[in-house]
Amino acid sequence: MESWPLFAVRVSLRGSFSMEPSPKRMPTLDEVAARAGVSRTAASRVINNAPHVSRAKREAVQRAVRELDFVPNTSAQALATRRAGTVVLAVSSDEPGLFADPFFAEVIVGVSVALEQTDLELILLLANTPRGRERFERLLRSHRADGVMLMALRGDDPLGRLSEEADLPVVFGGLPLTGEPTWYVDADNRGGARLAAEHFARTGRRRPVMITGQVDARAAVAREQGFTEGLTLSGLPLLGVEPGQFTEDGGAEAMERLLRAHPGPDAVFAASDAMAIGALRTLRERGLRVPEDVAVIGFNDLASARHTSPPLTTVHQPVRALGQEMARMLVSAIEGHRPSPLILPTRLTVRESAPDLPASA
Amino acid sequence: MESWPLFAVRVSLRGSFSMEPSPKRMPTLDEVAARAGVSRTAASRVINNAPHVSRAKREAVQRAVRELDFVPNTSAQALATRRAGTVVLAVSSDEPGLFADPFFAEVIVGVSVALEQTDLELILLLANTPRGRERFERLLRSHRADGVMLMALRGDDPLGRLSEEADLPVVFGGLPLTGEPTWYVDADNRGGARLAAEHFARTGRRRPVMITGQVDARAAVAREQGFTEGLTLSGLPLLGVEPGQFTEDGGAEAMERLLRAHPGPDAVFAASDAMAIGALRTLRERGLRVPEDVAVIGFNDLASARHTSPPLTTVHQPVRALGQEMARMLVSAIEGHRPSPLILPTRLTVRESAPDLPASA
DNA sequence: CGGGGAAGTGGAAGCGCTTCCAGTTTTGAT
DNA sequence: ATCAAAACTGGAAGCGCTTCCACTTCCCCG
Repeated sequence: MESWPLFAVRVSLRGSFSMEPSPKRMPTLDEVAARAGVSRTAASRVINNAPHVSRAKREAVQRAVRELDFVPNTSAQALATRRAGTVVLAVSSDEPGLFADPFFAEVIVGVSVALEQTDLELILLLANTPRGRERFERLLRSHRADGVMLMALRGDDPLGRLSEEADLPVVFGGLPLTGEPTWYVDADNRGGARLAAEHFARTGRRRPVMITGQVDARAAVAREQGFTEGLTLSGLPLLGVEPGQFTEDGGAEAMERLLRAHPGPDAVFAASDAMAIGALRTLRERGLRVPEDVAVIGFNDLASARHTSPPLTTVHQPVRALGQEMARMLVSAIEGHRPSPLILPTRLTVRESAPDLPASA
Repeated sequence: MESWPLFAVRVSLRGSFSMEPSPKRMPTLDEVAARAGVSRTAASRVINNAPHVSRAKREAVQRAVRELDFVPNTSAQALATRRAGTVVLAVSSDEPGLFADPFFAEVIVGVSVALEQTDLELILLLANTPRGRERFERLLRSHRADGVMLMALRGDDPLGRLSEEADLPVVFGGLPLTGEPTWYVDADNRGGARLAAEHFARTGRRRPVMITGQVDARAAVAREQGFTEGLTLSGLPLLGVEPGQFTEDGGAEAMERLLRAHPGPDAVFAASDAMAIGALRTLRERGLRVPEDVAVIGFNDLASARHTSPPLTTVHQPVRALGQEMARMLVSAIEGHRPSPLILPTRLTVRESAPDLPASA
């Protein structure tokens, strides 16, 4: 540490030195070609598995590649082919802490699984700050990525428009509030919510309420619609609705408001598991028993739903598959195909918070 | 859809056509230079904010850039500068579902926040399959990234060695099991665990047990060491230790084993919040009251710890800061500096699962 | 008013790979 | 044998940007 100042001076004079672009240079395709005794063209063909190379040369090149431990320089390939070899997953959301929802982790896992089959890398961009959006825009226009996946768009998020203007395939994860993009994959939010309503009706609940998400999130709207629809078909009224952030605290607060405004509900449907967990907390604090007094249904069915007390009945959504399909769809679009949008099925996972047969009354 | 087959044929004959590399070509630096009436060299200097350009020319170029809406082609820049403009965050773990731990989400947020100040993009790689590792290795050698962050290495994970062999700066998030890398940032696991032990001692607990992580995870080892150390210093015995997966179920199972093997513990320290939550579940199922019969302390202090019942006392670790510091350290290393490793402080967050004064006895 | 260093300028040589194109060689069927 | 079609080959021209280098011009101070 003694020498640090001196060192710093050296650095500032000459810029970095320890990391001058690349100390240990990697072999180039030319060297591979030379070693194999073929033209660079032939070598290129071999590493790209292209035709028009004799068996002998192909093998010679392969040997050279192995011996030199050659790996093509991605930047050069990108420049020559005009393909970056990457796709970006942009998550846009103002709600702080939203990204912490395991939902995203699961989507990311799905996306990764799908990309693993390709040679595309995943660029992750959290575009929830002005600076982040700016970077996103630049990213789109700089040929750094070959396609875009967009998640959690809310309201009139400009990311949607930006992406469509860019000359890149864009896949939406979940429909945006308005309009219908060319490519998207979504879960059957409406159908799932309807299942929740039907479950309540079937198990004798008569005074249902709902905790919905922000009104500018399409998924929240769809879930509310589906729930209302389901109730109507069953001849039940919707006692009350309260919006909240898609978080535990958001759910807890909405539940409090609901109890205050609409006393005596016997069933609550929350637009996400996190919110349902928040609701459970509030109910417990108010001395209400679940499911005896109030049945609770959530949405998502991630791991945590299994571990609440009581375990949460919830609308299952194939989150990982959502990620996989988004990636697959994007890859397909990048390859020039025209995949069709996809709506993934949802189903009800019944656990104790809203059991199949009414628990007591 | 009628024409699809025909379409498919066309595609297969000529490859894709709708996406031929880039339909709407972006302006190039040459065009900017031409428009501004300067040499390409000058234009390049301007967009890179380099000196040796007169004020007049600089402005002319800036105007041209604006008018043409020019954004430099990253691939070309990368090739010319030998810098990819990206860093990779590789998460390696066999434990399925581990990535769903909000811990990673939080680290990612931290990393993103730090990178937002730079113009580096984040490549996320889940390298938990053989294929994933292969891709990681390739990534390292293909000049696709300028640096690497590694998380959750376990045992003799080859990712560590691979990374060090690569000619790239590598920052470890959490120390690997063996050896001490040049660059890492870790939390003070040992000190934090010690705090937990001291808290138990101070609040009159006499029969503590611990749920540790897999023995090949350095963090788990450090936490066990610290806990044992703290107990010893307080003159307390460690009744029992059981390892488990770093998940809720892992914690629940370990707790069951502990109760079976060492009846009557009055305090349990879990190596992670998820495990602690699992332990709470088991305790509840066994009819044990928390904190009256058994006090529970976890590790991490993520959002969920606030919402358990009872709320979880836990060792707080600045997870987001960990991510930020990893990214900062990596950037610094990429710039040719030699940042020092960092150990971030931990502290105890006291909540009801292990209150400050013994609840009853 | 002269001289030397700083600032400005642009031509040209790459960075490492793909691919078009103009041959050259093989193949396979007469 | 004979010749067109099919399969190979490799030179050369980029992909779009950075940067070295050789000059030219400007500015400041003694």
